[in-house]
This record gives sequence, C-alpha cells and structure tokens, in this order.
Amino acid sequence: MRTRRPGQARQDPTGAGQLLYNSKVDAPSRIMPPSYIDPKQHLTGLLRQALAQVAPQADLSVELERPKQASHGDWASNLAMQLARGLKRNPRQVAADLVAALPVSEWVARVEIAGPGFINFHLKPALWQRLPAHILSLGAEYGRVDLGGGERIQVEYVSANPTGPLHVGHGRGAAYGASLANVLTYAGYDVTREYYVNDAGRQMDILAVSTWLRYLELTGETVPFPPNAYQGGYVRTMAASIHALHGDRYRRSRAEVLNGVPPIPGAEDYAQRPDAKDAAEAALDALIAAAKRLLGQDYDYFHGYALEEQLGDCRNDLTEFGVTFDHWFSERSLHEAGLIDRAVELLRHKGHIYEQDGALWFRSSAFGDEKDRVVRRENGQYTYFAADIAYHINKFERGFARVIDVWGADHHGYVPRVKGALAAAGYDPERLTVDLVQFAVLYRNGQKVSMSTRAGEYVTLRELRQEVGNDACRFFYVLRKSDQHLDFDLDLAKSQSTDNPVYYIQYAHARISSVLAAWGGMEGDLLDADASLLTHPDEMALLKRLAEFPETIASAAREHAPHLVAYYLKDLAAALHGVYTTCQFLVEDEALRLARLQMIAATRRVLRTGLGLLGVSAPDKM
RNA sequence: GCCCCCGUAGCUCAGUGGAUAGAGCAUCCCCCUCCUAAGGGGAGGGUCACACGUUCGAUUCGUGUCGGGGGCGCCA
Repeated sequence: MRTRRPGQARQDPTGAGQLLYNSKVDAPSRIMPPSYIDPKQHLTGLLRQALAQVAPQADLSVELERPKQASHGDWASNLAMQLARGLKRNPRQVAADLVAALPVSEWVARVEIAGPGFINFHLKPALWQRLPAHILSLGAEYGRVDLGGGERIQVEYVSANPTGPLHVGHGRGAAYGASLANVLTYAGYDVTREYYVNDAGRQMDILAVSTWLRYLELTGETVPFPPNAYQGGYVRTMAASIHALHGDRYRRSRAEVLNGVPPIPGAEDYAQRPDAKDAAEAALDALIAAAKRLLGQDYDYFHGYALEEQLGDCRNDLTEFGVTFDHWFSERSLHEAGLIDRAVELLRHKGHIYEQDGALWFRSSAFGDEKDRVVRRENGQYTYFAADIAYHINKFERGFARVIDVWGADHHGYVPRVKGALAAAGYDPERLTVDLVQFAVLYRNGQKVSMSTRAGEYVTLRELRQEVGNDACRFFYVLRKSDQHLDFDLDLAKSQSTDNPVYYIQYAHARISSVLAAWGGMEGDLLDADASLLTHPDEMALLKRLAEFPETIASAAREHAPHLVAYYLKDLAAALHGVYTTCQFLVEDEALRLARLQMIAATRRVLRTGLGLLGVSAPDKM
C-alpha cells in the first residue's frame, strides 16, 4: 500500500544525488515531501489565541465549518456570535476584535467579517496545493484519524440464526456492520468483530427435526411435515446427504414418531385459522421431544450436522461478501460454562429477580422497560433474554470499553430490557449502543419484490449478490442512513450506466488508473512535482474535496454513519470527472503534467481507501 | 393503546443550530479530431408536512397536530 518502497531512491531532479538521503547533510525538510497543515486545526489554533486575548474568561469551544457558498471563504467561524451574548456587545464588533487579535499566518490569504458576525477565512492556494504530495507520502494512512485513541470496542452484527440461508435483510446488517467496523478501525478504535451464534435455542431444534423428517421421507416413512417447520429446499439437501452417508440408520416408523404427537395442522389451516398456530407449535414441540427420545445420542448428530452445515454456508456467504469476523460466539457455550446461571444469580443477588407463577422474572420495569421480563420459564428453561443478559455481561467482562450491537429494527423493543439488565448488573448502559437497521425492500421493474420468510419465499443474500454483484450490493446497502427504510432498486444496481453511483465512483478510479498507465511512470516519481501549477478552479475544487476526507471519516465514526463515506466518494468522483473534462493531464509541459498526475494519483489513493472501507473494489479497468 | 423510524424538487434521498437548502434520476438544451461519453456543462423544478415554543439565528432542538412505515408474546 505504500507508494514508496523503503530504500528505493527516487530520481533527483536537482542533481544533488545521494545527498538527498544523507541525513547528516540534509535537513529533514528537504527529504520529506512539502509539509501540509490541516487547515481546520490550524485555524482553530489561531482563533483560540485570539479568543484568549479578547475574552480570556469565555468558556467556548472554537467551531469551524465549511461554508456552503464559495464566496464565504474556505472556513467560517461563528465564534463572535456565540461570544456576543455573554459580552453583551454587537457580534460584528466582537468579530472585528477577534480578527485584530488573530496571529499572523502564512496560510491565510484574507479574513472577512460577514453577515451577522461570521469570520470567514480564505486560505492561500499553496496550502491545498501541498495536499497531493502529502496524500501520496501517507498512502493508505491518509484519512486515518485518532478519534478512538485505541479504545477497545466490539461490534456485533448479523448474528442470524443458523437455520437457513441469509436473506436480503441480513445483508444490510452485514454490509452496515462491516463498513462501520472498518470506519471505526480507521478512526483509531481497537475493533473486535463478532457474530453471536444462536446454536442453543428452539429454532435449532426445529431445524434438526425438519431435517430428520425430510430424511424419514427419503427412507419411505411419510410423516406429515408441519407447516411451521423449515420449508426451504436446503433442508431436503441436508437430509439427502445424511441419507447418502448413513442409509436408513436413523429410520423410525411413522407410528413411533407420531405416538403422543397432537394432530399436525395442514398448511391451509395454519395460514387461515388463528388457533391452528398454537396447535402447530404444540405439535412441533411434541415432534422435537419424540425425536430426542427416539434418536437418543443420534439426535445430537442431526442437530450438529444442521448447525455446521448452515453456519458454514452462512460463513462462506459472508466471506464472499467481504464480511468477516474475529469471533463466532456460541450461545451454547454460555450454557455450558454456566454463565447464564451466574448472570441470573448476579441479578438475584442484587435484588432484581423475583419468582412468580413458577417462573423467574427480571424486574426490568425498574430500569426503564415497560414491564418485567421472564428469564427462566416455568419449565426450567432459560429464555433467549437470559442468554442475552449473560452474553452482554460477558462482553464487558472481556474488557471492551464500548459495545455496539447491530440489530434489525424489529428488535427495537428489546433495547430497554438489555440495557436495563446491564444497569442492574452494575454496568453503565451508556457503554452499549444498539444500532437498529431498518428493512431493505427490493424493487424490480418498479415493483416491490414480495417476500415472506415462511415457506422459504424470500430472496437470499446469495441470489442478490449473484444478480447485482458484490460491489453494487455493498454500496447500495450503506447508501442510506441505517435507521431509514431502504428501497433497493435491483435494476439500478445492475445497470452499468451513468445512473449507477457505484460505477460512477469506480469509473473515476479506473479513469485515473488508465491515465497513469498511459503515462507509464511510478507514483513515487510524482512526489516532487511542482503543485503550485494547479490553479484551475476545477483543480482547486478537487484539492479541497480531497482535504475533507479525514473529517468525513471522523464524522462517519462518530455518528456510526458509513453512508457519509459513500456520499463523500460520490462528491470526490464528481470533482475528478469535472477536472477530467476541463484539464488534460498528459500535456506537453512536463512540470504541469507531473503536477496534474500527482493530483489525480492522490485522488486515486483516496478513492481506493474510501471504497475499501465500504468493501467495494477499486478496478483499474472497466 | 404504548414504543420506534420517517415527512426536504415530479421520483429516490443528502444536509454535526448559521448566510441565497443540495445531489442523482426524470424533463428540456448543449459538448467526443482530445488521457475511457460508464463523462461534462446549462435550464426549469421548493411554504424543508403544519402550528406553537427555545434561540441573535431553526430544515436541524422541544411540544403538539396531521400523514406514511414498522414493532409490541413465558417466540427466537
């Protein structure tokens, strides 16, 4: 990723030869690329000094913003207006005092007082012109900010039940979580990516039984297949594999299986009669019990086989999607290690657990939840919530300063109780942030693609990826704020046209690569280019856009908003396409040629870095 | 009933309390003898749902109303 390999001496245009690399002779400033100063930091420093003179007692943080309008300068401050109230003076007069107290700076072209009291800074072009060399020397490090200070933070995302293929809803959580984790890492956090595997619950039992029932069909036993069991074709596939491996070894007669099992409702009843749903659940539970009884140890084989198969499929799917994890955390391990007992015991010890109707309840209403919640059912089984309490306590016991859960928005009612449990256990619930990701709705030919999870009528993530490609998928998923519904336009995502923002950005990258290839030189040779030749308005616009990258990263990390990176890249690509049409790069004049190539090489670097954070490839040819 | 999200151009959406509210698409008009036209330039298009409040200043914050979407189990 580095643009200059260590030890590789670059061409020396001055003819001074090795002296450039002799630190005893040369001052560091001659070796290093021209220094670049972050303009916002610089101006903030100037304003702070002015503030200390004008109003030493004022307790104000100095804020700077990029004005929307170019005539308002490069950066603007509202400091005078904020100050005016406390001083009971005219804001424009305060602004004048501040400007008079500003230290002299070699980077400031002029300062103006405008409107109700804004202080507008116009910077010298030289500042922006130094940016490309700065970017090239930093390589992939340009844009990295130290917001996190190395703080340990965990991001848990996807965490779908391994009971079937991931669908397009999971895809959004995957893309969002992965991009967020990338951004946070880039913003200086020590990030751990985790997937919570629900390998202990009833859903897994249903999958195991579904597989066994399909297996029985292959052995010739026709046991009715419950409408609320897993209908997908992948269940038949697993059953066929098991049958191929073990023949009729796990066959039990229809009579044995159905002994003691209440009538299983048909699919029509299930869909139409409300009471059939309860009957179906009861029948399914009875079938699970029958399977465990009849198969004994072999039940674990079915359970384990289905789990490994589905989890493996899920992992492959995500890996192909560029979504990876540091830990796959097993819910079952919580049970086996006794952590759930311990967590409930901890809450009980602190007086937040009571018994009623044979069940154990957590007094979550005392912690902001609307009602109390069961942690252990009458039948002695822990609820999913109990496991989640133990899991979240475990997260903090592992030393994470902060924890982010990425959940589907349908779980929003779950947030208060988990936070409540953490508070009850003695942890500051503010250390947990739950990012709720809204649903994605697919559109094809302007029509909503209908999906129902039941009966396997849904579009899988794999199908979506195959249809529109990984790059467009990743990009479209994070194009909207996560807490907003996403209309995923399949036709747009697939179109290789100007409408498609993914191609728009990738095309900017490919165009630069193409020009640099035509030039034929090494990126490292561009470090010494005379960037003061970059004076065209479109060039300046591009340079200023490049300068915004680090702050974009900081905002995206602070607000958990990877879509800001996507929008930034669109703007950056637009600036590049603008320069591309107005300014020829491979011009006769060598100095100008190198300066422009330096600029676009730096642009390519930022495009590549930004796309990388979103998990989108940066092709050299399209 | 309670809770969450949303309401910004014809459509899809950006917009950390600031100045004349932006982008893409769609519509209309231009630009390839030229490093990739998967590109660029221009025009039209707005009561930032509505009301009140906080503020020097509100699309942004608060309350309410209206409208749209979603969620509320001893399921996971």
